[in-house]
Amino acid sequence: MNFDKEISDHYLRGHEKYLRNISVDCIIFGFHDNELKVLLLHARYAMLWALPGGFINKAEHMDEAAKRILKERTGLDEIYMQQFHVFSAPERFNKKIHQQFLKNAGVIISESWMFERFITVGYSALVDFSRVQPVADVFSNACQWFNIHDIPEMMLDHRNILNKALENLQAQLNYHPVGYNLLPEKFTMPEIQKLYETILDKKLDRRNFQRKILGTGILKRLNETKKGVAHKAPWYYKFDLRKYQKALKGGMGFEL
Amino acid sequence: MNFDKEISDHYLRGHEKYLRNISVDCIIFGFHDNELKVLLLHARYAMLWALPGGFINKAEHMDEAAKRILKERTGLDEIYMQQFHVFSAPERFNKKIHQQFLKNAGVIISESWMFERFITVGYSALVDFSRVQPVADVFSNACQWFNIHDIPEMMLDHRNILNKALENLQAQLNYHPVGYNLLPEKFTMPEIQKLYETILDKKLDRRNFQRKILGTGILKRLNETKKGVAHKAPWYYKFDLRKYQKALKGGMGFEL
DNA sequence: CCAAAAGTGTTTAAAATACACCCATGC
DNA sequence: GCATGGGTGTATTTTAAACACTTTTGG
Repeated sequence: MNFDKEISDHYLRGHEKYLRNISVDCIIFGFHDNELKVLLLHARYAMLWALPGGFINKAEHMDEAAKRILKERTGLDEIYMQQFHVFSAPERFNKKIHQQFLKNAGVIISESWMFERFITVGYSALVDFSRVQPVADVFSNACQWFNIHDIPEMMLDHRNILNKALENLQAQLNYHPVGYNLLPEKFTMPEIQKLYETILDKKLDRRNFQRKILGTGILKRLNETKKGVAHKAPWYYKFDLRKYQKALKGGMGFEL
Repeated sequence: MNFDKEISDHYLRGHEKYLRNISVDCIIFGFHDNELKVLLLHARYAMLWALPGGFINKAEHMDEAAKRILKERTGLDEIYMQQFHVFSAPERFNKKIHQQFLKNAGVIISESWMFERFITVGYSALVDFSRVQPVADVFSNACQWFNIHDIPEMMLDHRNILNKALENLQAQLNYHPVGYNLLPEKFTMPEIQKLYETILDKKLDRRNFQRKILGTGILKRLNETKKGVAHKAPWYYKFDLRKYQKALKGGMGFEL
């Protein structure tokens, strides 16, 4: 299907495929070089950045829609995602941007389900930066990572959604395990600590952190240390997947 | 507007007024006789109980829709409500029930936005049982309170939504103040403790509870004690509205 | 004056925090 | 051999939980 056809099809017949007035936006966090990053799309012509989002197929669970969107933008599968809030301000739509977009795409459409207001459900995910191949969608001309401290101007209320996702991530750090999919298969204690420090944006005590994270039981120490470091070699750890999954559902309760 | 007209109008033209594929369901908790109650509607003909729900006007914030629904069922205004989860299973609709309902109402409709699947956002509220005048909606023939431990069979996934609301309420008890709108203007320490015990469904130590609840600063002691009790008279307290509202937003963090 | 229930502590246990010392490695 | 950063253990503070004694009131 060529570009124009795909666009006009989406605007004219998307409502036959998707639920109306409701969308999903994903806040995809990544971790790299000890920095927390977010994956954003650059909306064509609008000249603004946007969260990767999409719509819900008529016979699809919303959680599946979020995972599908994640997969489309990153190629990643089997990632834990979580809805964190619904955004429903009546002014959260912008017909002008759509018309500008269509005009530039050379498509003339006067009526569309896409011009209506959308309520959006925010989903957040934590992924392994290095395994991601960012892919833009048809509405975008770029898809790239941004440092959490250096976010560009964003569409509509997307900045607000992002802030809420970050707050939510920080708050949940005490109750949900974090790191699987985000750290390499085997990692050292300082590495996982850096991850926590980056998300929380504060320093943690090395010794107390180790005691607590080991206390949750989600880590298994390997019989192997890191090589080639100019100091005492740290142990490698990996996640105990059984306990990790269990903690994801039931929570684990510790304070940092 | 007569009954038939109202029904057929809703089924045939509701989509001109409301957003499609999305609804709001309210879990309205009340407190009475030291029991936690929930307000339910009895769906005509379906012979099942349902959560009070509704739809979102095209130009209305979803939070406003939830408050409007609460007001319609209870007459109450100015109640703190909170979204807690979105329910989006593709099978959460039941065309047959609608057709049964319409048949019994003597209305013939073959196509309607109401026959489609709905994603619903759960909102919870805590209200003063004694100030509520339960009012059924056009789809229901009863509206009444049920003890949380004695819930009847419910439509679709409504029981699941209710359970999630209760879990959420219990979990939030440590971070959000509870009681305004729920207790009389002035109340005693044992009364507010009973409220917490009822929601959490467990006994709390009288002395530790008092220390913690006073520690949050949301209560002000009045210069007045309860009269006519055959033992030492407890003080009356009331909420410090300024601090209460502040704690609603920012959380307060104490453990019970 | 006694039972019932509230007010006001204190004692004890647990958990979070801060901190100190030793160990291994590369330069 | 020393600077760097990791491993382990302990003292201190803070917070939560358990518990005891006194006070007030109606009958």
